[in-house]
Amino acid sequence: MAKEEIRVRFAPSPTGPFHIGGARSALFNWLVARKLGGKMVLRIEDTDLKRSSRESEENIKAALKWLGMDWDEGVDVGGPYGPYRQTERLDIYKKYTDQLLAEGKAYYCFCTDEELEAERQALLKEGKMPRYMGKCRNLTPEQQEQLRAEGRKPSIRLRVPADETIVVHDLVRGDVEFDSNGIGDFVIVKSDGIPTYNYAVVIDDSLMHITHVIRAEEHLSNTPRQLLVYEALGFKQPVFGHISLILGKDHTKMSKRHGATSVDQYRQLGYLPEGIDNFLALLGWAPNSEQEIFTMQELIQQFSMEHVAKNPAVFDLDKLNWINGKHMRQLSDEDFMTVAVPHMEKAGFMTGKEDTAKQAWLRRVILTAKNHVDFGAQVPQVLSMYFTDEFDFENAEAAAVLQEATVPAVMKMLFEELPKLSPVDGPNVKALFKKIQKTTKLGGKAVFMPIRVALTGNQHGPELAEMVPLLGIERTLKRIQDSLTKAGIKF
RNA sequence: GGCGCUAUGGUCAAGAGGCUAAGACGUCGCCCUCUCAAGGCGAAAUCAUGGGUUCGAUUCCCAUUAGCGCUACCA
Repeated sequence: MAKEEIRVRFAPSPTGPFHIGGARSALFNWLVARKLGGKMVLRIEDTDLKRSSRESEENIKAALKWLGMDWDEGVDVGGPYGPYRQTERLDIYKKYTDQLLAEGKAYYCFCTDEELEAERQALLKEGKMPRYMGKCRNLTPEQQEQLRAEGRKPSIRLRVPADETIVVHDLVRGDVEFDSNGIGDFVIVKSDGIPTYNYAVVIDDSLMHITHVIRAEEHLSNTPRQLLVYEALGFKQPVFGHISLILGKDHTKMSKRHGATSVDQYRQLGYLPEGIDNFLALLGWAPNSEQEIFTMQELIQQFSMEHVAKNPAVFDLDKLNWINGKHMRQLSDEDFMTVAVPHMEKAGFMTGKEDTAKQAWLRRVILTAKNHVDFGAQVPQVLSMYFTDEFDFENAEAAAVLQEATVPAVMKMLFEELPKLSPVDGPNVKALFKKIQKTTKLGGKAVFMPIRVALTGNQHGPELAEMVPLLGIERTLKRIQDSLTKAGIKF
């Protein structure tokens, strides 16, 4: 056989909105698969019956696709090692469980929650590590019968050997050692017959021939447990790679308190999938070059697990915005429109049912936002002045601009000359302003600023030579006149 | 509490015994400019602490501290 095919997997639990951290795990796996010509498997770990939902699974798949990731095997697409949803693999797990039971490597445990909790508290009180002490380890068949007769539903625990050093060979952390004495006999099948994560994950990864398990660091401490299962079942271990966690600004785990944490929230805010991918890739990985902005293709070419950092990374929204803004500016006009329009509609600035002339005008307006936004939801914000003819001065400073003694002369000339302009385009408007400067012998600021404030109520905004043609002479003059009246300026 | 992981500017990070310790975001300044952006240029800012090892430690080892994770019939 030729060299072993690389097989990676992403195995999310469908228990809520798809988290940005999960997206990064998926991305790292996907990049490895695509770079090395391997296979990507998508498996759904839905053994938590209470919290799992089909809706959440759909959400995850939609988010992955939106981010530009696909999978070669898994839910929806199938594959030779399916099914790919854990709750549909129960008979498979049962086979191995029976085997472990028969071999005495696992045993039934009849302890109740209360008993377990009491044991935990007692150990804690003694200052010892709370773990299962093996009460049901050596129950006789008769005792088991009796317990069953009492109506107790047993769980199944793995017999964990004492005094063993378990070594996890990790791609990013090297060898990590654990003492088996720190691990109690843990539950592999819950009393309802559903396997636990640490058990099912081993059987699935093994049966699906996963060669590289790349996942978040929170699973590192669970890996020795899983290794014990590999050993008990006689399965070959995959290569592990535990990537660090993404933290919030206050260095605690990302949560709602840190703002948007789900992929979907970023999608709704109008972030670009390539922006998110780019940002996520740079969280914990650094290229050989000094390149910061990447397309997905470039990420595939340059990505390598060898350059994955060990330390946790803080999610920096400023940097995400910068990266996303870079990608926004690289968009074609067409693509920029596609991103912007939904946000314009949401803001009520357009309906999508405008006539052709209005559509053309909207397009011109929207495209001016390109250099001014980092993500879609900002588009209507920076464009709002095109859609509201009624406004107040933003502050006293802005209002004061119109009280300058030079303002009447500027306005007089503007009202005389602007209507004569033809065509009303950027260069002509610019030329007119130059002319006003010359005639009034005023500096640029003394000419532009009063016009800007009168036109928008604001001291900042797009270039006047850009705004005036877009607003048209009539609206421009009307808005200025209204402001001047409000400010009590006559000329 | 036990075990584990981690520790370079505010943030992402390169660096792998000897370097003026890269680069990016952010911040600040300058240029461009009517303003705000975009773009260009520049500046400030980092090796957690204490012990070793070594001629020499940001780099290797140990401890401390801090952060995080695991310690569930969650994943």
